[in-house]
Amino acid sequence: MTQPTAHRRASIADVARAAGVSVGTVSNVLNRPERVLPGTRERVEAAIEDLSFVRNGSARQLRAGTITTIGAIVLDIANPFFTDVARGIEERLDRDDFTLMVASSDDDPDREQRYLRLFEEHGVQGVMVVPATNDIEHLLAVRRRGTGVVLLDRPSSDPSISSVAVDDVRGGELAAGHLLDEGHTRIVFLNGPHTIRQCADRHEGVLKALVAAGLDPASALLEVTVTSLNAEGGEAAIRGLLESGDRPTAVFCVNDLVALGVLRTLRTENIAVPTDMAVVGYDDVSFAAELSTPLTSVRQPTHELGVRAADLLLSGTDAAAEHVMFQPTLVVRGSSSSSAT
Amino acid sequence: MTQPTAHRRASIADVARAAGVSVGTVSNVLNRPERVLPGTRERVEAAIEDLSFVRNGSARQLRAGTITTIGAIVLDIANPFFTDVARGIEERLDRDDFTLMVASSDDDPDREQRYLRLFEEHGVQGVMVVPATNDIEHLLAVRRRGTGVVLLDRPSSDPSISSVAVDDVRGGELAAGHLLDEGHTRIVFLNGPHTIRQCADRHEGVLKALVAAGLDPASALLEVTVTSLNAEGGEAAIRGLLESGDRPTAVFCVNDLVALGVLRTLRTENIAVPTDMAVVGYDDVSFAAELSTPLTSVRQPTHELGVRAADLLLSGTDAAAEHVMFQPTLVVRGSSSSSAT
DNA sequence: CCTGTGTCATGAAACGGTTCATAATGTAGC
DNA sequence: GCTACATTATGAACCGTTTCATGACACAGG
Repeated sequence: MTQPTAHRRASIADVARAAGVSVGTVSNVLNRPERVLPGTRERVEAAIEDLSFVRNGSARQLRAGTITTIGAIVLDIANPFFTDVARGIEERLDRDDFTLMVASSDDDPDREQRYLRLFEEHGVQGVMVVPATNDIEHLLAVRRRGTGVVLLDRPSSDPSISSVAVDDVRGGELAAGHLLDEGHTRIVFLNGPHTIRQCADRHEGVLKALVAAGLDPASALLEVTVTSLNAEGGEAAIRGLLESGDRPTAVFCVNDLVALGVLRTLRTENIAVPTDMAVVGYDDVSFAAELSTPLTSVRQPTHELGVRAADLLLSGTDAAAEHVMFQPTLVVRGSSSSSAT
Repeated sequence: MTQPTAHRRASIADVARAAGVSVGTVSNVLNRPERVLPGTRERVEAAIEDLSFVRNGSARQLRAGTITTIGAIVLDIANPFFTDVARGIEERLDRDDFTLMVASSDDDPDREQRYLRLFEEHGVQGVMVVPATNDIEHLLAVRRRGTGVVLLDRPSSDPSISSVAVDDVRGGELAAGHLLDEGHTRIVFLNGPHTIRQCADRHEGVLKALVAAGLDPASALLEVTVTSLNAEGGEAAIRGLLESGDRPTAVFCVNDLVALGVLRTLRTENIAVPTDMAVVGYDDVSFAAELSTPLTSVRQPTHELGVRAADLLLSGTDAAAEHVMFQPTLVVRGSSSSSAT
């Protein structure tokens, strides 16, 4: 039976000793069993079982160099948008027997750095990052050192780094354009910090739509920065707005979680949607259509986004980087238009 | 400036050579800078910068042994329940400067094994697992070999493994009891496979409620196994049911995503909720209250669950394992009771 | 009998860090 | 001037694998 040594994990040398063979042979059993005589192999396997030996991944990797893992760093692991993307990544990686580790930066550049370093130090084949800041110098450095990097949900400004993104300027334009079409002349945009590129881009799209409609952004747009990009953030922001007495007729939210917080608040405050206030979200998460007031939202091809990103990382030789840009679409529902389904 | 060697990553020896010091000194700069004379330190730091040196985590770990990372394996990374738990874990780990890596087993025991092994081989301090099967022998083995293990969302049957769970029997009982109270005499339970402990437990709870009400489970309960525990699974299951002509008056879904799929389908099929069919979910995810028919659901303290799990893992010396069991609560909303808010 | 060939097993080098006993140097006290 | 002691730097040993040149052995062919 197993004797729980409890002290030091069994090493390959222990196994070799127990089986009466050399370490090289044990290694061969582990990695190229066909090169070992069945009898010997069985003896070694018995010893492995007996000592409940587990390979030391660090040593293995130190010597062998490579590893079939890739890391992903997203802004918020609790946001369905990112987890849907992650599922796409997983699906693609599975085909090549790669494994995925996900970490969440929580919009914090320091945390992003920490995880990035962790992944790099542990020699992952590549990382996919949704950068928390506009500055991607640190990612370029990682790339230069030989680790694959793909920017997720964010166009790359650098030719050496691949990216898979959705046109956020267009997305912002679609959302704002729709609200303007619905007759609104002033829009409140609950946005995240512009250090997050997606936020900056969507803002730019909103401006474009306003200008196209002949409106002056200075008066027709109020951008409010939410503290955190989730339902709580949305709730806090809209509450602040209502308390200030500035009740807009149209609110565009940087994502559906924020929109969820807004809808929740408006309901408790008895403000009718869309008649008193129109709401548009972003991401078209799975539940958007099923909300009490079905949420108009900008849809992004999440799954496809993940698949393509993984594609780029896996096939990504040292060839030129690729930049994939998907187009978002607007899904109009009851939260912004009384004539919608 | 940096010269992109592009070939081999710089090692500590390269840095030492460039700075004209020994490898030991470089290591000291990295780990105990206060022991190095400022002048020397600066020289080394310059060399590090210049060669864009990154520590080799494998080598470091091989020698130093320990690492401040813990791994989590959940059933489905796209399920808000698990990501909310993950956030709780992260929050707690952050306090001790630990990092979290998340992987998703997708209910597949093989994938669970693969990730478990990966984590163990790389020497994480501990793993938190939501097991995909009833058999936790492999987890016991991991524990025996010295890696911390905490069962997530699942009571432990073994004294050597800590667990943090919510009483799923009670949860099932609450849900079914409520439907019976509402006057239903037959319940359809869209459940996952019983190999997942939570599913088996919730089923047991449903049985308990039926028996307590003096009903015969054989006729009063129809358990349908959904193919996947998400909205698509729920949609497929309820569609199958409707097509078979067996239209129940009450449906209990094993989680809110499944319930979302059910609600979505019922809406397109013009079946009124709760009058024609009552629906109860599980998890009380963030959007449950905001659905077109607000979803009655069994609430679990997700965040707290994660925090406690991380607590156990971090404080978890070799002392006896702890078993934390939270109690779920039922949140009644419009999807199951016309008198609800 | 000798050579050639093929199959298995061996053992030491190498991977890139950390650690620790030791050396080198400087400073203080007497 | 000598000892005692603190401060810094050194370099070799070590962590647990993989890899590869080498050896041992068996067998076939001439």
